[in-house]
Formats: sequence, structure tokens, C-alpha cells
Amino acid sequence: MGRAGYRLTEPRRVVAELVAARAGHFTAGDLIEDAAARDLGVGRATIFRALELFTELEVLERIDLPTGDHAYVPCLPQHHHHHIVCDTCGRVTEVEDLGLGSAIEQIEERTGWEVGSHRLELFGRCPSCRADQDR
Amino acid sequence: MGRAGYRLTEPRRVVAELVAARAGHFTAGDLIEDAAARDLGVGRATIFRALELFTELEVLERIDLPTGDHAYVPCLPQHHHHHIVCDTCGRVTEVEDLGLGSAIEQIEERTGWEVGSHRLELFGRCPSCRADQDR
DNA sequence: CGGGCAAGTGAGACTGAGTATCATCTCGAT
DNA sequence: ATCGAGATGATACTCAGTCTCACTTGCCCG
Repeated sequence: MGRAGYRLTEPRRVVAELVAARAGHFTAGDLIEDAAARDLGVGRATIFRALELFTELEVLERIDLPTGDHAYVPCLPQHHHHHIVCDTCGRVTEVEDLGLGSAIEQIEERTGWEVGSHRLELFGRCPSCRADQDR
Repeated sequence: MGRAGYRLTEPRRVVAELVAARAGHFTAGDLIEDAAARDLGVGRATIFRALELFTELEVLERIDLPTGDHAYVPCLPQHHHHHIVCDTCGRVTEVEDLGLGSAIEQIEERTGWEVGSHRLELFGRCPSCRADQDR
């Protein structure tokens, strides 16, 4: 019991494939539609469960869109970073941790709070959408 | 004064009062419960609408908790800032914009993206909860 | 190379947030 | 006081996400 490993099952493979087929961010609903459209026999609940698992494994990260929707982005595990999301095409890029660490230390000193975690999301226009528009 | 196109109505006053009675963040559901508990005749939809309005007027701001819930915090309008939310008691403090501006410029130069907006939320323990726990 | 069983699955019921509709009400400019 | 745009609230609805439970399947071990 309680074994450390996760099973590599067929449905999970399918969900991973759906994720890979997506560019940029996507919602759980998007994947559910994809699965339905392609008539893969994957259940709704299973997709939610797989997304949860992938997030735990840090190959996906959950972000909050300005609209309030919950979306996921693929990302590299074990590596602190943030995301820029393109308002136009939805594409996502990882960016290094900016100088946030030291700023947070300052805040802790100044306010007496202990800052445990943070969430930073950037939104804007990706280079290719800028090019398209500045034409 | 409540003009500029908005009416100062009784239900809105009630919602404002409920907001004021709350310390720290709260969800729409919290207010709906409060209203029901105190048997104020305010409708569900009206509460959502009032929160939306207050957010527009920038006396409330919507934040995303780590759990994914949507919450609101009271804040001062016309002033760029971020929030630290206490994981323990839910209390919220505003903090000045850290050195994010320059970091963002760097990113723009480095990556070719144009960063339009961002969202930063900090989570941790407030001074009084730290004191309680370090005892 | 099976056998056994916990982990995983899927159908569908359920919950709870948020939105839409619409008949009715009310704020506040005149 | 009048009156219409704007606001309200009851209700229905949609949609994300969770839960349950009988059934299946990956995979550890003999």
C-alpha cells in the first residue's frame, strides 16, 4: 500500500497528449471539449484528476486569468519562475524570478509579516502578436 | 456623493455595510451568508452586482486565493499596490509596488514581449498570527 | 507468467458560483 | 409630485469542479 509511485495509465497518457497538442494556456473545459471532439473515451472526472496530478508533479501550473478563469500552462519542474501570458493569442513564456526575493525581504522587515509564498502573473503581448499588430 | 451615473440605493448600502463588517478578505458567498443570517432582504444577484460595481469603483479588489477561490479585499482607489494575505486569519495588508517596474522593463527588453498588466499576490503570516504561534 | 488487489476509471448525481431573464420597484433629475 | 432609466430580487439556468460507487487495469510478487 501507500506506494510512492503513480501508475502510468492509458487515460493519463491521453490527457498528456491533449495537453501537448495545445499551444499556450488552456482550461480544464478546453481539454474536455478536445477529448469529446476526438471521441476519446476519457471521462470528465478523469481529466480533472489528471490535471491535478500533473500539477502536483509540476509539469503543469495553474494560473488565474484576468477574467478569473482557471487555466493551466505546461512548465518545467523544480525551478522557480513566473509566466507571461499573451492577451491576444494565449501563448505563454516562462520568465526568471525577477528581483522579487530581495523586495520580499524588505517587506518582511518593514511590515513584520512573514511572506510564505507568492503568485505573480504577467499579461501582455507576445513578440509575434506585436508584429502582427504593428503592421 | 454617488452620482456619475450610479445610484445610491438601499441594497448597495447594505452590501457596503456587510463589507465593512468583515475583516480581511471574503468571498461573494460569505456576504450572501451574512445577509441571509441577518435576514436582510438582499437578493443573491444583487450582492454579486454590488461587488462588481465596487470593484469597478476600485474600493474593492478581486484576488485569487491559493485555493483558487475568488475573494475580495477592500482597498484604496487610485493607487497601484499589492496585497499580502494572511494564511491563518485572512487579514490583508496593502504593500507598495516593489521594484517590479524596472524588472518588467528588463523583461520587455530581454524577451521582446510587451507587458501590459500584472497581478501579484503575497501569502504568509501576519504579525499577530506570528506572535500567537511563536509562543 | 499469471493472480490479486490497490489505484485508477467513468457515468452520473450533486454542489456551489456566477449569469440571465423579467416583471416590478425606486432613486433622483426635473 | 412625476416618471423613466436604472436597480432589484425571485427564479431558472449554466458550467466548473467534486463525490460516489461499481467496475477495470496496471503492476508487484510469487
